[in-house]
Amino acid sequence: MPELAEVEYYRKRWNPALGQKILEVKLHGEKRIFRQTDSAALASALKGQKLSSSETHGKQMMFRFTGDIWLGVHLGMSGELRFESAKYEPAKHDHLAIFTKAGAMVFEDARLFGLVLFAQSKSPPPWWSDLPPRINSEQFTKQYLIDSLQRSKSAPIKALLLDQSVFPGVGNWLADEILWQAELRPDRTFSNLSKTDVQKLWQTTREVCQQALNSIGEDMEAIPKGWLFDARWSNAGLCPKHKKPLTRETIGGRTSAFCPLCQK
DNA sequence: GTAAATGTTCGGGC
DNA sequence: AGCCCGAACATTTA
Repeated sequence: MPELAEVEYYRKRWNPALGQKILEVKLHGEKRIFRQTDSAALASALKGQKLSSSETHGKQMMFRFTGDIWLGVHLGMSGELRFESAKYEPAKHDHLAIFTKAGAMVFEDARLFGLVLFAQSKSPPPWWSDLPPRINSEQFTKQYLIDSLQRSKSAPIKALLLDQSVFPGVGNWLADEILWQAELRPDRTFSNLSKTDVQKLWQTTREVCQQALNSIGEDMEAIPKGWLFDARWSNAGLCPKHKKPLTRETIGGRTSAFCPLCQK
């Protein structure tokens, strides 16, 4: 489900547990989301500790606990976080539930493409420290974008936007939104973009991500007005600008929606 | 019953 | 070497 703004929204759902002591951890340790983690070690290490802070970086979430604990959560395709009552009974797809007096931090993931990461160390683990620059950081300059994409000669820009090592947090709908707002067809290659196109791509990427964080990051329902987003999912697939039908085709391995009239 | 879903990783071809 | 594509992963929903 989630891209950078939704990830930020879900991260905040565990805020009621800030400062709370962990009383119990219930988990489905054999599930795929624990494929890189010793789930039993995680459960025993968490007990008695307190949630101290949390952050997101693209689609990666990181929860800090006392005792030098780093808990990473990636929501994959269908994951979500909830906060439930202290006496909540985890359901079928609630693979991780961390109980405090105030309530339970729950990670639900039906399709199991999500991931739980765990480390106990003074310094940040590689899965948190080795991430590429955030899109809205100062390091994400136009030159950085050019340097990162220059090698790519034949891949469609849609596929490039989905590359998490360059655009952390951009997923299928944000990529379509960026390309629609930048008026660039998803099947263009980076090598044939003009200087103006590159400027537009860079600037629109930053703006769309920032606006998504500002709106959806606070409230999942708050989709900015006039975005492609609504037409992509709910409406009859009409371009919000002139109400003509959008094209849908698989580009970069994913269904892409774009307007053949405004995107060149 | 079939297809598709807001993600990532793997392997093969080039 | 490294780019690019398609398949695989597991489950629900239309």
